[in-house]
Amino acid sequence: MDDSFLRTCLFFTSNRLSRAITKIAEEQFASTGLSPMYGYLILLVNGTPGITQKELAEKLSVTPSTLTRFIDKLEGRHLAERKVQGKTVLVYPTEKSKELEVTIRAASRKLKESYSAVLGLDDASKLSDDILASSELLEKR
Amino acid sequence: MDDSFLRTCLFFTSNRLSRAITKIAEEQFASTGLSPMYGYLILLVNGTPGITQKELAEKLSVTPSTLTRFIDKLEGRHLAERKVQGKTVLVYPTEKSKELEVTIRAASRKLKESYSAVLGLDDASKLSDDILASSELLEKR
DNA sequence: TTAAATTAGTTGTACATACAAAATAGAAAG
DNA sequence: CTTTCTATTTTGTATGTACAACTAATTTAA
Repeated sequence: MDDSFLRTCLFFTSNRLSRAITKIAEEQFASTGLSPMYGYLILLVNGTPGITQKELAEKLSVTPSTLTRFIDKLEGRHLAERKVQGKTVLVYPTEKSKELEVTIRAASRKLKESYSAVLGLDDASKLSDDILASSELLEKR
Repeated sequence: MDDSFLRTCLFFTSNRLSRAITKIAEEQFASTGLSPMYGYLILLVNGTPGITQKELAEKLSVTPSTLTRFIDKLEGRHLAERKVQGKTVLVYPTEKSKELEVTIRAASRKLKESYSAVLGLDDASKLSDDILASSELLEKR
């Protein structure tokens, strides 16, 4: 039978890659006690104290509602603080999130090493570039 | 601040692409009344009547438990039938799923046209190839 | 020929994420 | 000013997906 779509359809291949890399990322981030997405979110907040949720959602390419949920979780674990300012919400690091930063950066490094070891440094970085460019085009569309 | 990981980390970029392409795919599959994954699953079952759940899970690169859920849904909508045979389950098409096939194939074609129009035919197909190759490597690892 | 190991599938539970609708605040227009 | 419009966030709800633990069937080995 013709199941070539499994290999040629971008919907398929990119979801597959996404599941594969997420699995690796979760392994490498286990030491942080966070899933990778939350780890990166903390880096963003730590690096830009007072950033708005809207900006965070844009940077991470997730919807505002998803971002609300993310911050809810971080706040619940004292890894971020909200300060309401009119209709926007400013997000700040906490002591705890600042302490975690080193561990997160280490995990992030391990993650990159881990997939680069499999794909090759150059190929991995080229792939990521290509994917980024395509994402941007498809989001704009 | 240094937020370059948003652009250089494969975990990030590939999840982003995955969300973007999934959104497009959902639009194009709206006419089928199914989400894209279920559409492709039906094509697979229709094309291989009696395929086992294990084989389906492997082809789609999802876990067996996920596949159980998928088939539950299809069966609930009379778009697939299970036949238990010892410890394995064989999955068969139904009248309804066979009728839907034309619509699904059309959606699948529209999807490919749609992202190829944005990325360019050659680039899109090359990207998908590269992504596939990397997925395979990362899954094996 | 029974006991142990392996394999296929299911179930409970959890998490990331989205969309649509509601709440709230601020800005613009009358 | 007050009404209307717009922007930001939140909430309710739904979906896709995974893992771990379980059940049931088959195979292997004693």
